[in-house]
Amino acid sequence: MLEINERAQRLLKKLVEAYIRDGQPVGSRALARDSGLNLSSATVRNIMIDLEELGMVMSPHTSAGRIPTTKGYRLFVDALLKIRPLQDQEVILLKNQLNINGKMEDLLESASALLSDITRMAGVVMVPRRDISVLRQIEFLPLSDDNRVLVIAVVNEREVQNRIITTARRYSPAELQQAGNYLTAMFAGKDLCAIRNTVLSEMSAAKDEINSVMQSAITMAGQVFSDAPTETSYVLAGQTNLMDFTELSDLAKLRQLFDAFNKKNDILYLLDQCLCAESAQVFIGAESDYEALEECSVVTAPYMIDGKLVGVLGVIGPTRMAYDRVIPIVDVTAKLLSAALNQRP
Amino acid sequence: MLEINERAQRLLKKLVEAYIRDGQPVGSRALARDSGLNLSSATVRNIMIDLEELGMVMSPHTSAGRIPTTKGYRLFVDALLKIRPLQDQEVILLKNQLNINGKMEDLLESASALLSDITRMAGVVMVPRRDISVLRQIEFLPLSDDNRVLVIAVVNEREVQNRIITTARRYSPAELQQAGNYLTAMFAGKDLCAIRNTVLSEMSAAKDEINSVMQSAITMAGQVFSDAPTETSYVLAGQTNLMDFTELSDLAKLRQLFDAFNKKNDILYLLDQCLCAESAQVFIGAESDYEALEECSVVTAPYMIDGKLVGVLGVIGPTRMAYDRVIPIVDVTAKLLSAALNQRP
DNA sequence: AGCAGCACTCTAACATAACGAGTGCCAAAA
DNA sequence: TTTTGGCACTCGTTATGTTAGAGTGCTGCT
Repeated sequence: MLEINERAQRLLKKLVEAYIRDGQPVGSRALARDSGLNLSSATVRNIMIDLEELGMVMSPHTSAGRIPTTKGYRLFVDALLKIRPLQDQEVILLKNQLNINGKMEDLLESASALLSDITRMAGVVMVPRRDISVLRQIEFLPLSDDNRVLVIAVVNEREVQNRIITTARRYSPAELQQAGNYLTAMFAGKDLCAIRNTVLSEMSAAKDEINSVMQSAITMAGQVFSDAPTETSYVLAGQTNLMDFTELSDLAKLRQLFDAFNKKNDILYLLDQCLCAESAQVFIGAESDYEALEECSVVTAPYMIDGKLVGVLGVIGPTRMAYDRVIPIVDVTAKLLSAALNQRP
Repeated sequence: MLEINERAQRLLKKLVEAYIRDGQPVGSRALARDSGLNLSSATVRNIMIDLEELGMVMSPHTSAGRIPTTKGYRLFVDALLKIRPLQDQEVILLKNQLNINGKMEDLLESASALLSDITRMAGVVMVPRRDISVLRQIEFLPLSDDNRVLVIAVVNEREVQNRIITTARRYSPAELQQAGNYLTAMFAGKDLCAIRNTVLSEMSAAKDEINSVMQSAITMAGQVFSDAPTETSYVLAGQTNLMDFTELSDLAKLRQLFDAFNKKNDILYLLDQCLCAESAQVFIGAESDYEALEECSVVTAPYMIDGKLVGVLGVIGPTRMAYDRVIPIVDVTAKLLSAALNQRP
């Protein structure tokens, strides 16, 4: 008897849809009426008991209707949900709202804002992973005062990273330029992680084989790439949208959630996990194992640069969200962002 | 009769202190007991009526005690409050928590976190005003591909700004270096605002008087400084701390406040106003005329670079805050930040 | 298996009452 | 004139009861 047959699935689907729509426990009568199956409420009740034993639904108290559990949502999303792809028209609308021009950071922010605006939930866009960044060019620039040198690294065509290092002695502009050329020739096209390893081994080995300027160059590169922070982060938008949902109206819960947004590492870890999947993914409620996300679902999709998955974007909202709408939106936004990142200015 | 004599002031002081301590309307009996003046509750009641007519206090409903109004807080802060300066020991504690090393942005974040941690409210640090920034050095760097040039401007010894511009034709590295030297010689030591104006007039006038590279340099500088965003912004920390205060437990109000934090411009405008004052300043409740800040007070103090006021930091919390503690904390933190910013690394 | 019917449970909404803190005001005391 | 004790009154809080309605679980009939 305890199987989820066609009929039970259909009822579960209707139940989840109704709950997502109205936000209130769904009773057997309403369900029987709307199911399309010609069943009486009593029969529906019997099926509900089965579904409850299977852990798909629960009732908040004796004389209330049923609401889906995490497991119920999971089945719904994986098997029952029919996502309707966006209309071309809607895609164009999204496209227009994405700020293509300008720096990468602006682009990410724009994508995040787009997600949050259109879903009325929180949008999140992970900054592309650094260890997949490719060095294009590196330059050393003398600063007017003492032994400080400004190092500029151009990465991925778009990004510029700079930092100031202090050197052992003062270098002439010519020396610095030579060092820059040397390193650029040596490392251009490689990813920063590989460079770091090469530089470190290079430094310990064969100290005296190369001439002094090159040696200095290596040493300086060591300073640049060694403790380089793994600055993976994300851009968040519309977190205040979450304050409008009644299921998050508990201030303590809400604070926990916002603190998680600020601390970043938990959310980041979650996003990082989504980086391997090729398409949209959904985390429902407590599945993510973070207390702060207990009442929330996260819908993510990865985006690409040069054909490689380098980041993830998504939407965070209450478990009770319109998955059929949100999933395609996230999916399309990821594709749009990929397109924007790959087109050279 | 309607004057605020010594005695009335003392009572108001006690009332505000009690309300800040307990967060509940203060009744005449308690006030009479704690005032130190040997008065009956009836007398206190009469005085309260006077204070109410003067707009210093109000009662939330008929049979409740009195709470201070904005005007009452104002008098309290301006005339009645005795701020006790921090102990040397406490100052050292603060100093140790400030992250002196690292980039300026880290320093500002550290100061903001410090403020929010120690006051358990929201800390805010304005990024130094750009128009007071002084150019040290400017360099042009060729990028490997087409006609794009990377411009690096070193500002205020610490900061590095960079942007990529697209040029009309391709320049050789030598040309670019020459252009950089020319502009550095011309503008080093001037503030960015002045530079912008000079460049713009220079561009329109005397197009043909100078040689072509210099002319190009001017044109490029025009690109760099023209639409340069007035990127005044701030670093916020601990906004979730505000969720613990019962007076902000109304979700709609809280959302308004958080939205204001995100939009930034209102808060920024407020902070900007504080830039002229030399020492700590307090905005109480609706004084700032922003609906979102209705229930909040803002305590600010300016900080300096090279003896000039360039930014403001502060604390945002509920109107009912321990001003005697917060004001000196903000004051000292501003001084510590000034010191950290001025000491050359 | 499916269904009607019924007793039961629980919540939400509303009414009612008791309590207590605190006020406003007045007349008496200082 | 100022201060004070006293007293009636107001209002929010809390506890308690009542009712209506929605929904369930179960039983026995088809």
